[in-house]
Amino acid sequence: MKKVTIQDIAKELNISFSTVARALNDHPAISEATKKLVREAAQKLNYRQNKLASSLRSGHSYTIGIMVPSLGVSFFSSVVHGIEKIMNENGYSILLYQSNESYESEKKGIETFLNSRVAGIIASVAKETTQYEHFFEIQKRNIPLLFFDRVAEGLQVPAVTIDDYKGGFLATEHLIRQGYKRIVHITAGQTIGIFKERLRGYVDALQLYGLPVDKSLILYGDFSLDFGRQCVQELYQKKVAFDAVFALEDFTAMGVLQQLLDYKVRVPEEVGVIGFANESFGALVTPGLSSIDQQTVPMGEAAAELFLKMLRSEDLYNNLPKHIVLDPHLIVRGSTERLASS
Amino acid sequence: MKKVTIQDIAKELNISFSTVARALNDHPAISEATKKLVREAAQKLNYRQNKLASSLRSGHSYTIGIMVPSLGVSFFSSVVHGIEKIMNENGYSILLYQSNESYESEKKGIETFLNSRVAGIIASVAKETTQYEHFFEIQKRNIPLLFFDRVAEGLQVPAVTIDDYKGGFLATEHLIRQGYKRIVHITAGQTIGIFKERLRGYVDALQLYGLPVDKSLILYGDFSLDFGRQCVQELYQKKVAFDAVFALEDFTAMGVLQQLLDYKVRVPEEVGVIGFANESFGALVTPGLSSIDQQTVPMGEAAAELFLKMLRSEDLYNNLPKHIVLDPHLIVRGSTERLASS
DNA sequence: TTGAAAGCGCTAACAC
DNA sequence: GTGTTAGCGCTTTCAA
Repeated sequence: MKKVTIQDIAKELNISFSTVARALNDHPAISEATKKLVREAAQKLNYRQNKLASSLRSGHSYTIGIMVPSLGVSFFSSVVHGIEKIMNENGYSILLYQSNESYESEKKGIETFLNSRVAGIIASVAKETTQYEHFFEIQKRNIPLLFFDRVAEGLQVPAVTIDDYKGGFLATEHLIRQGYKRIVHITAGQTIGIFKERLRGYVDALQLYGLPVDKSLILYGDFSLDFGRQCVQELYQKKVAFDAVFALEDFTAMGVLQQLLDYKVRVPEEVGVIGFANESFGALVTPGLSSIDQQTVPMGEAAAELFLKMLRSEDLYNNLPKHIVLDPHLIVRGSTERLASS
Repeated sequence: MKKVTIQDIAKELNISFSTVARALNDHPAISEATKKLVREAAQKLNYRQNKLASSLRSGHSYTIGIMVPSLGVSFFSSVVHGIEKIMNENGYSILLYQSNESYESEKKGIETFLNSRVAGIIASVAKETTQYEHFFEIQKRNIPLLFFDRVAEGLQVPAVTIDDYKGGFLATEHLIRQGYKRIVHITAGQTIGIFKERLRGYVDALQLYGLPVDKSLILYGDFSLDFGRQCVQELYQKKVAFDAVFALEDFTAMGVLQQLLDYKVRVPEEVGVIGFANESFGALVTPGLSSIDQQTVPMGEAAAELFLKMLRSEDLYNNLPKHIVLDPHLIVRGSTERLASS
């Protein structure tokens, strides 16, 4: 199939190709008659506009880059699902890139976005990333940049997150109200801001309720099912007394839960367990895993809406970056429910 | 920040811009000395190649379009995860589009892909779609097209799917070998081909092992957790005797499992339950839910690998379309394991 | 080993 | 209303 261009349509109709271009773009100065003719000819010849050419010439690509750690994580695929939907409805295409938590990969992806002349970039930062020049360069080029969930600290960039502090607070408060007193918190290395915030919420809740903050109950490390199991094993080895665990995210919490059950510890009677993220499995396991819901769909929508505003705003620089903070929701299930009401 | 082009680099070094272009593309005819100079100048000026221009000129976009029903479904996001990874490693960018199961939306997305001059398209067809001209047009333009999981019937297009017949057979055979005799199969209305195949596998396994095919044990309807519960309720109401359930997918199986446990039926001792899809929660629930793994990661990888071959092949037309059928894997967990070995 | 020049398909300023 | 013209930033002959 020969490539059809506006020149071919022009030849067909014996008019100039710029008239064709204008007709196809519904330019007001073109008569309805010619527009109709052009559209029919385009249809007949099976013409498709070349976005590469029009973007190159006009400087508008109507494409945005989305960078996430991994689509294999339901939280991210769910947010991308929401973003794609709204951006599409507004005429934008999505270039997708997964960092797989790697800094190098993230850098490469941002570079590809820049080379592709995207109209803007929405990103959630990789676990490994501690330097942010690649994000800074986006700003230098005056390209709209928006973070969701995982934010690069120190950069003045609009973002949509949930209130992780509040989430940490809610989870801990719930455990306290259920009568748990020695509450372990599993958290990751402190490079990722959201985990720091959850920790801060944990500490503040303890203090507000007059419980001591015991450093031996705060476990730093990683997050994964295995790490959760490992933490419980260590606590038992070191004979640390505890009666509840608040894990930074659900898979880790699930590991904790499994290891406790393996040790024949009764959950929630002896030990309570709560996670973070409200992954779908939490409702299906036994006992149900209490968690903090991260509002993935509202987050995707809020991110897309805010981003559209950024794309439309003339002076990105002068508009101070907005930070939308969504409220996390406490989800109580069997793993922490040992009192009739919380 | 002013846009930097190869012209700027050329001016900086007092050489022609075509030499710069060649140097940046590592053209063999350029001396190492100039290459080095050019690369340094590019770095210094913060040059970024304009992919729009190079793609327009060269006719190669190194971008592929991926069309899926929804990233909100873990099966699809998981496959996209795999495809993106491999295509990225091979230097391709991903344009992503969700049909949200709508025919119109799918058509629009394919059009966008065509306008963006993608090098190829990987798609899984929307539930609503029954006409396939938009896919046919991709082929007319000699652009590589590949389906995964959901195939447009009647088109000669390479595809990657799993063997759903075999999956149904494996699940049923496993139950039989575990000594279950009256095996219920829950299936959906027979419009979707994959469910028909699973049913066929179920029937054939029964017959091969000399068990009767009892119509009262085949339940037609829908798929969801609630539907699974409903099925069990009905079976009890109608006093249908059964000792195992093979559900068309995991959420339905989970509903069955929950309802059985609510009825104080012992699983797997009294009744065995197996699902299909191997959703992540299956390993986390108690008892673990046996299932048929759909090989999402291999499917993504196989799709990407086959697609790369298509992209490289000179004569798409003459190479007969391949159909890769992946083997489903039986995953045995607590919900069906009542004998020491299967 | 490098330079000159054409042109990918389109948009948009400037004519008339 | 429509045509003419000049590029957008690159790749790729053809020459030297």
